[in-house]
Amino acid sequence: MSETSKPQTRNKERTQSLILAAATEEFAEKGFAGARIEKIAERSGSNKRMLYYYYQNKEDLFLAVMESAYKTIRDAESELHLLDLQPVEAIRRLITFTWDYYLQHPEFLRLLNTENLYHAEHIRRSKNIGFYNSKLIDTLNEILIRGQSEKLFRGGVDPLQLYISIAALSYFYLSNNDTLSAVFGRDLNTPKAKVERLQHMTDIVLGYLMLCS
Amino acid sequence: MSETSKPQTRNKERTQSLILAAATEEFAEKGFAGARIEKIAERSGSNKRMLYYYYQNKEDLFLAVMESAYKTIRDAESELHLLDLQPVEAIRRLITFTWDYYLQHPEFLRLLNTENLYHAEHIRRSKNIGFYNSKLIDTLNEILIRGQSEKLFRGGVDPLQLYISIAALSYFYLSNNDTLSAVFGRDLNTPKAKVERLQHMTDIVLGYLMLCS
Amino acid sequence: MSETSKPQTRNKERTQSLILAAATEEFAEKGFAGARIEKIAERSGSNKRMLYYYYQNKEDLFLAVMESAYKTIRDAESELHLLDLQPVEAIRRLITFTWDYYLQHPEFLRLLNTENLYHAEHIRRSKNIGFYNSKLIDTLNEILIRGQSEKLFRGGVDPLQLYISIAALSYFYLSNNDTLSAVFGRDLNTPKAKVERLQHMTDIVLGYLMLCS
Amino acid sequence: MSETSKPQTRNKERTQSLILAAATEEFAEKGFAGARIEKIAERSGSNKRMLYYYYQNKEDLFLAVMESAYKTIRDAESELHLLDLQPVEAIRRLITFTWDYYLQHPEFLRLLNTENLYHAEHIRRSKNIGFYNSKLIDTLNEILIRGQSEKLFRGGVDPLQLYISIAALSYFYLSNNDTLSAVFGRDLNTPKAKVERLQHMTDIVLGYLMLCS
DNA sequence: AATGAATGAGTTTTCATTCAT
DNA sequence: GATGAATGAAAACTCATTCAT
Repeated sequence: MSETSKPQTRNKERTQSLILAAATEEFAEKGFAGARIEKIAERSGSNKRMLYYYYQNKEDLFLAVMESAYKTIRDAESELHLLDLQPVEAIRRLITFTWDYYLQHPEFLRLLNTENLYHAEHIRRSKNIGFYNSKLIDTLNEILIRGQSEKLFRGGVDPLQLYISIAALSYFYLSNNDTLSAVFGRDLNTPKAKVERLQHMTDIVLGYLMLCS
Repeated sequence: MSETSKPQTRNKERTQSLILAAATEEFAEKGFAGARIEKIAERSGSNKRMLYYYYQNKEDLFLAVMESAYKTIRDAESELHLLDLQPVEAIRRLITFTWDYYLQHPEFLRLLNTENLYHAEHIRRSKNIGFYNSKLIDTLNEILIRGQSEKLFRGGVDPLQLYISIAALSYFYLSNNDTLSAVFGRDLNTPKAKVERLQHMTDIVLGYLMLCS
Repeated sequence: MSETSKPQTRNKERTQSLILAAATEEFAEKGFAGARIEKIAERSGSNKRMLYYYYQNKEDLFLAVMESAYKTIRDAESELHLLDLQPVEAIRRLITFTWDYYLQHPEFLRLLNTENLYHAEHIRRSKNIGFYNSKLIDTLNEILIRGQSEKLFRGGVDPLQLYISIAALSYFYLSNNDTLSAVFGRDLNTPKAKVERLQHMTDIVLGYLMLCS
Repeated sequence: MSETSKPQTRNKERTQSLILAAATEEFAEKGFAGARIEKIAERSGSNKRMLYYYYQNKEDLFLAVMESAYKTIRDAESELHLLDLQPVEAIRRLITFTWDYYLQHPEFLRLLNTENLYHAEHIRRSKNIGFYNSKLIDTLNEILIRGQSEKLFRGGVDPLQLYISIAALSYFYLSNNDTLSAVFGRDLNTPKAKVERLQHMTDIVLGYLMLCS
């Protein structure tokens, strides 16, 4: 009887992760309100009932997506080993990483965008996100101190402000790329444009941080 | 019953602008997909039928909202008279204006956010938005040239990249404020935090632009 | 003040007949339920309020359209002078007239079609339509009697049945033309096809009526 | 509560066919534009949502109704076995069948009427309707040839024209029955009137086809 | 007589969620 | 664990008709 039907592998983890991946795509593409449960079920190769089986409702599913997205970038960041680098190199590395990560994970930007529309209400409910980020700020602080003691960097820099600025410079350019391109009548999505952007961002941050010799 | 309540008075322009104002609020609060036509009608003091009478459908209404939002910031920017200021002051003024405008017009940020989710598909259809922005870039270019010829600014700065960066530094901080506050466990919405942010942004931009003396 | 506005000729009869003509087109194209008051107003060059001024509502307007359509064909039929012709010629003339009229007045067929969907509820309310048609049947009866007394036609033919058959042969072909063409995969709307149809219909009716010599 | 009432029983085919039957009734009664999705849902014992689950929208549902209606008459026609009869009897049988079928399936006439108003746009999209009909024309052609070779029928008769005429004679009388009765002031819907009509139609067709002996 | 803005009631369509198997 | 049919509530959108000018 079941020969013609789908594998139906009864594999809990696999089904769950397929749903999560499908939900990530759908929410990233359409936003929270625009995403369709039906579409997520289709994309996952599973069915609607399973979404509700593993995640209770649309909101919880979105939260799971956000947590997963944060976990992914967190894991990537933890591979940076910034403290093994010279201060200037560490900053360059952080900028480049941020830029590349956003570039390769447009869904992350779009999910954040969506979450912002909802005043971070989902993220706020999460226990997993959060605290770890202080580690990144601590690391950045250490880099700033080292740079300052080596007479390379200016003093009085708030590492959180700096981190936000570094993120901002990449995020805004990429997240608003379509809008900016339309409004300014210049394609900001070409390879050349992107190379220039990375250079510009590095110039800005280091131009600000580094003392005149 | 009073003059200020229901339109009813057969005033085309008034009805239209009440609807547009209501739509701006609703779309900014809920995003495109999350916004409700019914709610917009209520907020406007008019009724659903009128929305469709003046704007053909939800998409066109959203486009009208975007165009209106752009027109508003455009009008404000045109009052800046940046070229009447010294280069350094002009940059400060631009940063401050951008920051203040975004601060006072959170709906603008949210509308842009929404439009980004839709790959700028509405803005793209607009003939009104667009071209004027080049004027701002021209102005910024002129400021950079002046600053450079006065030996104040570094050379080789792309005015569009700079403008995007200035916008980015304010936009990201404000647009992602809730998310950032949640993730980093620090309230970035206090008056003090905002003063610090404006200072930081000015430091970054001028630190980058200005030559060491 | 009024220089820019439309003629606004304040011509009762003209406005009324423009509305009627517009309504005829719209009802014929879309049927009763599918017709749009708004569209009729546009087509008429007048405005919605006028429709309700001259005709009380959609139903009454449709009735007026039907009556007008019947009056038009009635006027045309009264020009036939069938009794001036030989019996055989009279029949030929009636067939040809019916065919040509339907061909040149597709809106008449479509209006009848629509009315049939509504079980003739509008026509039934009309006092104008109706009685005159007996005159046509009387005429046809006279033709049949003459033909019979001249040993040309068979006897015992009900003139109403015959009239219905003559109308049917044209009506069905033209009214269902699109459907028949689609279903039988043969374009029944070409000039050649139409010529053949007229010949066939004449053959059928006269083949039936005329006695073998 | 009883087995015959609400579907609910998760029976795909049953639900689908109940919806189709309900839609057939509603569309036949009210035409396409006049039909109400809500009413169809009620008549079907199901709910609006299911209509959209199985048929995507009103147009597709109507197409399904048309295809089903054609399939029904097609199935009936295929039971006629006209080629087993003598030519004259075969023609009589076809006329009688057509008449009886239209008489017993007024919804078929009304659906066709409606489709004609829409210029066959739904039928045109169908792949199922169509080709089979040529079979009927082929059969009719064979009958005509036989009749001719037996010196019973005249030659040069186009089977498609003849079929259209046979259909026309029944269709117009029944489809326009209300209108004709109103216009001519004679009830054409009585049993007696119907018997006379069938006789008249048979007389016409055979009077045309048959050679004088 | 003429105009077009305003409206309530309805109509199609969509959606997250639940239920029977 | 898995499936997809079933559903109520709500959403976008439409329409004939009326009202103020």
